[in-house]
Amino acid sequence: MSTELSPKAAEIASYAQTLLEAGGYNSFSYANIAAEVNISKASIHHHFPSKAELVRVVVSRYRQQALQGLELMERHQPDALSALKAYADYWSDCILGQTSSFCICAMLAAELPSIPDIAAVEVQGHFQDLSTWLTRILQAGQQSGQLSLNRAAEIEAKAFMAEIHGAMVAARGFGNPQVFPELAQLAIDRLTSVTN
Amino acid sequence: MSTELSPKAAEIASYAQTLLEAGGYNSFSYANIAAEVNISKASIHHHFPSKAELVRVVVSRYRQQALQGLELMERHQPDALSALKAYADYWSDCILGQTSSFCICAMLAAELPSIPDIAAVEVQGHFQDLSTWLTRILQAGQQSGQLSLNRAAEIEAKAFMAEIHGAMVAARGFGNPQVFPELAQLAIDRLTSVTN
DNA sequence: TTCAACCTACCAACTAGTAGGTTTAGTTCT
DNA sequence: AGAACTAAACCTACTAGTTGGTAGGTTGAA
Repeated sequence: MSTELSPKAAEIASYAQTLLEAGGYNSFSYANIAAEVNISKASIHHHFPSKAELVRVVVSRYRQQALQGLELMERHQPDALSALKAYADYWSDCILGQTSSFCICAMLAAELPSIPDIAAVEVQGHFQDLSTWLTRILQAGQQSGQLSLNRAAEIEAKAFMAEIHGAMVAARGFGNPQVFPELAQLAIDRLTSVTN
Repeated sequence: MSTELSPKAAEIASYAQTLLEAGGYNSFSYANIAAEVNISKASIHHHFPSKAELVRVVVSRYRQQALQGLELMERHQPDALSALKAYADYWSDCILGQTSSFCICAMLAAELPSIPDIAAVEVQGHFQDLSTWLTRILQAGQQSGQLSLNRAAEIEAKAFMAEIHGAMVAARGFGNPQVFPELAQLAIDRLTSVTN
């Protein structure tokens, strides 16, 4: 989908992602990027013809990396519960370690009605990717008896995703990063405890 | 906290809220409001000295209305579970009926690092308000035996709130408003089913 | 006469984006 | 090897339009 980027283009995309994490599509400008990346504002257009396209590429790479990361987790974790925990821990580490503090697709999904279509399509693609992966993991966990679902795996997957995204919002809204791992843990517990 | 607004000021605040719902703090300008509300761009400054203050007032009024609505639910519903359902149904109706499709505080919380402090403080205040109310409801439901909590009511309250906000994000990310009531229902079910 | 509500006409700063030229590095031709 | 060509990467300088905000005046009702 997206071709290899030159080192400078990658640097631009990477910083754009950082800015997206902080405040979404309309919170940053080419000037912000130019200042950080040591390139002229105009030269950004050499790498990315428009802001919409820049964000599209950022999200497209984000999707690729996410898919790779998820596949790796699935392969390296012994079972469904471990994979789910690995996913939650990944974000806990990001948020507590200040590597990054928000999923750019959750951010852009919130802003969806006001962002360019080409970017919106990519964002919705990530929602499909992630919910598909989660559905597969939950189904595996259900078959092995490790997880107990109240509803169809597809719906439980969406709910788990929503809890993770909601937990990111909560960490900011409560002004406390520690809230994220607390809520993420609860989301996992709910899939493991036996209900009647 | 916030004084009564003149009819025109209320109209401005109301439309600003609509725009905030769609795309957050940086997605709209005074020009957008001026066009809709039939007032000159400059005259908006007569009612609100700055954009930050306008948004602060919008969120402040939102908090007041929310608190009133929550109090009303608590008073008119026979029990904790009904109150919780009433809260979830309120948002389902908003989202399915296109009255509004997002909580502006969830939106602004996501964007928190990039919005003016005076607005951010108000947003975080709403998180306190709502989690306090939910905690009280959950405690009542627990004492009556109607709800069963796995964790402290404070944490379960934050988790429920996160599930609602996450469900709003999901409705947009999956491009399907119907996703919201599905996930909201699941959030409620989790508090009612007996676990071990 | 006072004052809130509103206006037009501005402003400087910033927005994404363009035009057109320069540098740099690699490739090809002799 | 050295000259010539190519093309990506980058620049300065600019544009038209928008941003939030100000100055100063008009209207109309109490």
